[in-house]
Amino acid sequence: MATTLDGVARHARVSTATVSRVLRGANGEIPISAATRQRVLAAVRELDYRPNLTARSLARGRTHTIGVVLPEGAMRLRRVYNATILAGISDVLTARGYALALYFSEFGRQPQAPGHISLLQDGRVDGGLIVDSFALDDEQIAALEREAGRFPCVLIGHRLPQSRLHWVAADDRAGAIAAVDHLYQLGHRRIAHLYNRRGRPGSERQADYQEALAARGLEARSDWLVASEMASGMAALVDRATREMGELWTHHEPPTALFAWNDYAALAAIQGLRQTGVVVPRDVSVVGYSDFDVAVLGQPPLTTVRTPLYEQGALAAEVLLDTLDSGNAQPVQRLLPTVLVVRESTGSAPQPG
Amino acid sequence: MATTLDGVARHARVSTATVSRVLRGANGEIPISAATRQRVLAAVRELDYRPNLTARSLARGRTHTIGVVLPEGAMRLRRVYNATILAGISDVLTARGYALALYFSEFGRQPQAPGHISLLQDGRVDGGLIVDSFALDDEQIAALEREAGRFPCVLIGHRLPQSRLHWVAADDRAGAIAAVDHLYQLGHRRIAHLYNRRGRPGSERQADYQEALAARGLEARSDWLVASEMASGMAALVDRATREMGELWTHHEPPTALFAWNDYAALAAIQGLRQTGVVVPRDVSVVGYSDFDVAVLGQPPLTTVRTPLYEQGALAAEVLLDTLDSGNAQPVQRLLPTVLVVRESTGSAPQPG
DNA sequence: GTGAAAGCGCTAACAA
DNA sequence: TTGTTAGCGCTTTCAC
Repeated sequence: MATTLDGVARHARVSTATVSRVLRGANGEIPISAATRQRVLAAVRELDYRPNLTARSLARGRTHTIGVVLPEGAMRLRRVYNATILAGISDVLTARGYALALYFSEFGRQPQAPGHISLLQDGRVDGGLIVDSFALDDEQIAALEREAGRFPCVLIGHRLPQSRLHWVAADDRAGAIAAVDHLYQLGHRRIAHLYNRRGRPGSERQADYQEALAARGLEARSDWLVASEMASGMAALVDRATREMGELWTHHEPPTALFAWNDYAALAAIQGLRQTGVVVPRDVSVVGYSDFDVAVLGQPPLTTVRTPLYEQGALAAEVLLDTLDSGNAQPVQRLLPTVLVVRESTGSAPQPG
Repeated sequence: MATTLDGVARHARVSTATVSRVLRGANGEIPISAATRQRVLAAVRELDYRPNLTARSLARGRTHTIGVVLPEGAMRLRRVYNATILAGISDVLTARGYALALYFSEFGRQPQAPGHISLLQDGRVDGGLIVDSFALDDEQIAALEREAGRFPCVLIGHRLPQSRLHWVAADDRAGAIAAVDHLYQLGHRRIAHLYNRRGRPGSERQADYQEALAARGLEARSDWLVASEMASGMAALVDRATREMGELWTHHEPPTALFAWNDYAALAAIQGLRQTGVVVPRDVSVVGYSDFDVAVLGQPPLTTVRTPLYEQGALAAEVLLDTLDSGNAQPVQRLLPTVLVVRESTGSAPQPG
């Protein structure tokens, strides 16, 4: 149907090999006579020839395509978190001439197929970028390490220092410390935490929060630990927050500050607090996490910790492509800095009494 | 390196053809003796064989991959609009066993390559889903129509009744009418509009707004038409809205209601109005568009028009795969219903005087 | 039921 | 500088 190499060769009265050479050596690398080149190029134009990339991939043994594994369930794409990482990835891939194939971790759920890995080993991609690295179990990690030479991949957002795999992540520990310190300096000593019930990112954040409290010698009371999740939608998040905040603040010794695992949770909490009659930041300070677009839309605009999501995606892609180009197997493991963004949802701790 | 069909064949002492048959006819379609099947399956398991999908694509002439074209610039992925459509697409593709390749409209910007089309004609995908159909010029549309038999694609979000291409879109005209009617019934007669300066979706919405006003016999004053765009980020959006709203409401004859082209613009406007001392919905009612997650986080929660974004993506994917399976070329053009969601940002028009 | 062989469209030695 | 020839790994007639 479509024009093939052979068609062009025939038309230009040369061999397919020559056409192939002309097409590759646009930069004068390969020795081709000017006349032939003209003839071939003319044929290409006339026939509107486009190389079949599938065939090329097979012949070259390189697909020039990168597989990106996102968390189970496509709706997760709606989370700014994933979308922003993906944006970083795709900008780099595009700039370096790679195509992007999207996978979801549930995809390969056949009995014998260990999820992520089978996805990435169907010969359709040269390497993998795993945004959903929290979902990897030990066996899968081991498999990825084993295959690292043949099939490089980079984990995103998940600190895995004990592994030999590439990974890039945000320095969330520093982020949590910055948030807690900020509150501390405003005089807050009783700091509650909204954690993500689902998914390890939330619980890692929780560990970071506890470490940050400990660093300041503050108490981490379990009744100041409140579950929160976005899985059932924003309206549910707000409802739940309203209930939780009501409970927390009728508690005999309520906190004076709240550190949330992400901006949405923080904004929902603020909605909830308002219902309870608590005013932010007069009565309680709230710090979010991520500095999503919505932070600035909050009432009041949200103090939060900006995390390098786009940058994580971009760097991971760079690392992967570099590995692919150089064959270098030295694991690259990078922690990217976070930054505290102070807006209006935090203020001095209310005087006790 | 990796096990190939040949390896399995050798191991099972059969021909590659037989292995191929066993692998395809899992459902007992193809006549294979039970013994052979067992032997082959065992070999597959032992060698941990995974078919090379690139080779399969080449041999079969079908890649089982769909290309999705998103608006130029990967950061657009962060817009819930695009992400939600993409979620709908990928759920369907996944469910039906198709892979997804992501393209951005800027990708193929070589001199001779007409953007969208060349992207989709590199033999790597079986069909195209074009989210960024507004970017298509007439020539590209003509080309897509010409190729429709060989290379089917579906446009998303863009009404194109005069074309023979498949498309699915939201019934935004009805949405605009619903929004305006809602305001009208609350007594509003002076309704301003925040439109998207960039991109045709915004200007289509603007046309819809004007039609909706006309349907009610209301005046569409040009000084009630305010530009707004998200391109430069949320903070800029809010700043700009603050300025614009200030101006609009010191105007000698300010509107009593505002219909925004999307929820973010609406929320930013509410922020701006607050700065100006205007209270929503007491002094002015605001209607957003899309019913994004943030709508419910607004202060007050936003009245808005819910649009079927996920559904558009899902339906477009269904239509495409059906076309691919059936070879049917009847153009499918579907308008999906929108629904008004009344929350707390709208109320009765203030008494004049 | 099963195998031999041609071929999908392109690339890359190796010759010439 | 160019052509010939073998593949890349899988599928699919066509014989047996």
